[in-house]
Amino acid sequence: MPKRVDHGQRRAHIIEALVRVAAAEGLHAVTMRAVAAEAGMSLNLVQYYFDTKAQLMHAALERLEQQSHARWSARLARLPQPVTPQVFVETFLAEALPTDEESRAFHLVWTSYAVLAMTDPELAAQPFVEGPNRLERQLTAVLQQARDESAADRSWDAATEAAHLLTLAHGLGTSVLVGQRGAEAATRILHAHLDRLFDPGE
Amino acid sequence: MPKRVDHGQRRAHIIEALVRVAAAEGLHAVTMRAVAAEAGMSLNLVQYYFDTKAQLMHAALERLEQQSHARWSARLARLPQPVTPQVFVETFLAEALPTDEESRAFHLVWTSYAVLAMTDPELAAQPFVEGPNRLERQLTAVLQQARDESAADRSWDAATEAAHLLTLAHGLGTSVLVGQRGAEAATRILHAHLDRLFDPGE
DNA sequence: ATTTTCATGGTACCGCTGTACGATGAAAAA
DNA sequence: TTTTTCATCGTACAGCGGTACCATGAAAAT
Repeated sequence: MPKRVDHGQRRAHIIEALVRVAAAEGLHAVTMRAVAAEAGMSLNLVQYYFDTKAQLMHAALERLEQQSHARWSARLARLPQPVTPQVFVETFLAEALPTDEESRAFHLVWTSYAVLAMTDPELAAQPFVEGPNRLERQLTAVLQQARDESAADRSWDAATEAAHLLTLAHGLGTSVLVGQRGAEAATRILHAHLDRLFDPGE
Repeated sequence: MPKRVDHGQRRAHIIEALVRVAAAEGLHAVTMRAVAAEAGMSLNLVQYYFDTKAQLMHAALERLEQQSHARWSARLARLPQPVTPQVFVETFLAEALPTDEESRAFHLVWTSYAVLAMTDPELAAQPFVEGPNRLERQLTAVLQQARDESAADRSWDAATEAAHLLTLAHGLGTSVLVGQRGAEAATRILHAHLDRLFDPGE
């Protein structure tokens, strides 16, 4: 056969190899040859499916974004219905912390890309602005809903609080990745704040 | 003259060049030659003052840490005395945000190093654990003091809150570096939370 | 039965990067 | 005055990384 192969699948395979390499040795260790070796194929094939390294890097970034959406959707679907705003927010933020190994790899590589994007305008700053902004809007909506549904007097602003929570989660995630604290400690800090938000009067 | 030159000064000059390069083009663009060019000297001299690139990188990291301490000390000294805990905390965290250009450069390079340290055990994870931990202890102490001094009933835990504030500041800093929001927006979010901490009953 | 297409393999080239080696002038030490 | 030390220079070498080029078998298409 000219082995009419599924290109999408091949590309996915390669990108997964890239992520493994990046998660284990850092994004700087991502070389065409290293990815090829990790993917168990020849250097040529990587070139064949992604003409240039820049294309590979971009494709990997896009795929990471899609995957994070997929992860979140799946997790949301697994929640017992109906989903209260509080549970929604807690799940939302739990997903933003590197708890299991897969999540750790994702966040590490994502953060590496983010740092790259800080100086490389070529590497679309788009995912790192548009993406978080979308998340922030989603979270704002749910927080607003939680506020309205509750009789309790909540003195916070939904938009400000959404930004606060997301950046807090990201900061905590970084501290976990860098080994400053465990995922459990990060979760505790996050929940201490969430409890304060949702149960104001103690 | 064998121009008995001040080695410390030369090394500082080189490291400053490194930071400029890293801040402008990313840490991956930091090459011996690039640093030499930025420092206005020959490749040989960089090698002369730092035998190996690894040594240069380590030295730069150490210097960044010292500089951040120095910046903080200077800023603290400029504050009108006596310094109330609230002002102390606000200043502390303001310093943790990339407001001016110099601060932006510092935080960008520091974050780049942090990402490196996530996978490179050789690059002491020490500064990224020990350093933040020390800051956390300092902040905890001041928060505790603020709690004790105030008659108001504050329902938060000083240690948890210190970790929360520092990671929040770091997360906000990253969002600024990546262009998601301006330094002013980050400051607003931070202060919204600080006000809530220090003026509980609205 | 040819000819073309497709997936794959091997290898070569060029540029960049870290590092090493030797040279040189000038001043301090002898 | 001779010798050694010090800062500085230029250059070279080996390795690696991205990219390009060519080959090949096997199956479609003609």
